[in-house]
Amino acid sequence: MDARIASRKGQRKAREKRMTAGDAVHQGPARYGRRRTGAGGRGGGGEALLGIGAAAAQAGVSQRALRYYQQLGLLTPCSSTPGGMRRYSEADISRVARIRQLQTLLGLNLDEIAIVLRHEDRMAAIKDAYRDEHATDADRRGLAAESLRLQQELRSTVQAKRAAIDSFLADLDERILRTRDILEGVAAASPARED
Amino acid sequence: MDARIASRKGQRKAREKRMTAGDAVHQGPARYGRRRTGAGGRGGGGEALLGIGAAAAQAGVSQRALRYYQQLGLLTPCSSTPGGMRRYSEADISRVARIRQLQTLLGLNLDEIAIVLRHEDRMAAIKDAYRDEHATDADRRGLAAESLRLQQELRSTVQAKRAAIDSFLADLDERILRTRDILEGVAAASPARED
DNA sequence: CCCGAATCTGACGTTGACGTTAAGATTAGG
DNA sequence: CCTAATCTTAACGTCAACGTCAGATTCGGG
Repeated sequence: MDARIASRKGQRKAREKRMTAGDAVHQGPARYGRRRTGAGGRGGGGEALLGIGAAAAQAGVSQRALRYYQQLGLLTPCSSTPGGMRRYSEADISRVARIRQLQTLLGLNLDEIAIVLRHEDRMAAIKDAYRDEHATDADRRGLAAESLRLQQELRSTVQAKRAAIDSFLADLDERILRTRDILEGVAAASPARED
Repeated sequence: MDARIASRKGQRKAREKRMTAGDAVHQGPARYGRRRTGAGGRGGGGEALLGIGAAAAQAGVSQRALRYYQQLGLLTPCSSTPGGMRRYSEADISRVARIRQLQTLLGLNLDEIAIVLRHEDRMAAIKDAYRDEHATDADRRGLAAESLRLQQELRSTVQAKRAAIDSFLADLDERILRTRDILEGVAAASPARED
């Protein structure tokens, strides 16, 4: 039972029941005034918002993680009840997915992820307020150009990682071939069943 | 000055002078009886061994890290002086490189890396003691087969990661294209210099 | 043989990313 | 309106992977 090299990382302790969505109790969607949907707000149109429990379950993370992301400014729930309870949209959930992606795939820490997300948000804002805003075209050009630069920078680091993984994979394949050779050599010397 | 998204991770605090090899003082190679070179021992033939300072500098990690790796059983220096000071071979240094690779590329933790390295060592031992050892061919076959299985398992996780990175990259490219479109749109509306 | 540089072994400190209570507030269904 | 379920903030705990002393020991050149 050594089949546990990778593909965990999310099961340190975590008692939190972790139900994958709608398991027993209701806790389901609710509707609330998702204020300030204009400009930079995630949260589509009239979709059902989730409480932190359901959102965490959907996203596959803990409630604590969601609150922590909020503390660091990575993810502000698109709305909240008058009493101060967080309400997450589907867009919020996918944002969590992106955070996890940047974490596990690229190995960025949350501060770095915050930077990346901020720039992505900026681009979205530019796109949204493309003519609404009363900014000059020069402003727009500057912002877009800067975001382009940053995205390309990210792209180059990702590509470097990809190249590294490729060479790693090639190395591994070579090792596997050698192992297979050895195995065949032994098998030839003292043959056993083959499939 | 936002050009710091990735490509650091090794500069938290770290006062340790971090000289890249031969900077001021001597501390260079030394010769000592590298005991037990047979069977599983890294440490080529009559190469010069390094003290922990030089080794750490070469490998680009701290001395503490090297000692820590040893504690966890990831890397035992191929030799040591009668007084108990560690001596590292070039093979040891590349082992450190592999450790870092598994860390940063695949995001494995040191325990998982220990498992991987142990299996790689096992394979090397099998190769070395291919006829020297007085094991039966069945033994050899079993070991090689097991290692093959494990290597293929690792390979599949690596490939999954590669696929994930590829799709990430594709997504990023799409974003970049859209950004470029916006930029061109604005440039058309209010043209500035182009290069 | 001596001395300064390098290294040794503890042992405690740090940092990021949460986990885990605790005690009180909010919500939604009946 | 009541109550169980869900959520809130605040605070402390944890774990990996080292960083950072401190005091003793070892090495190697003169």
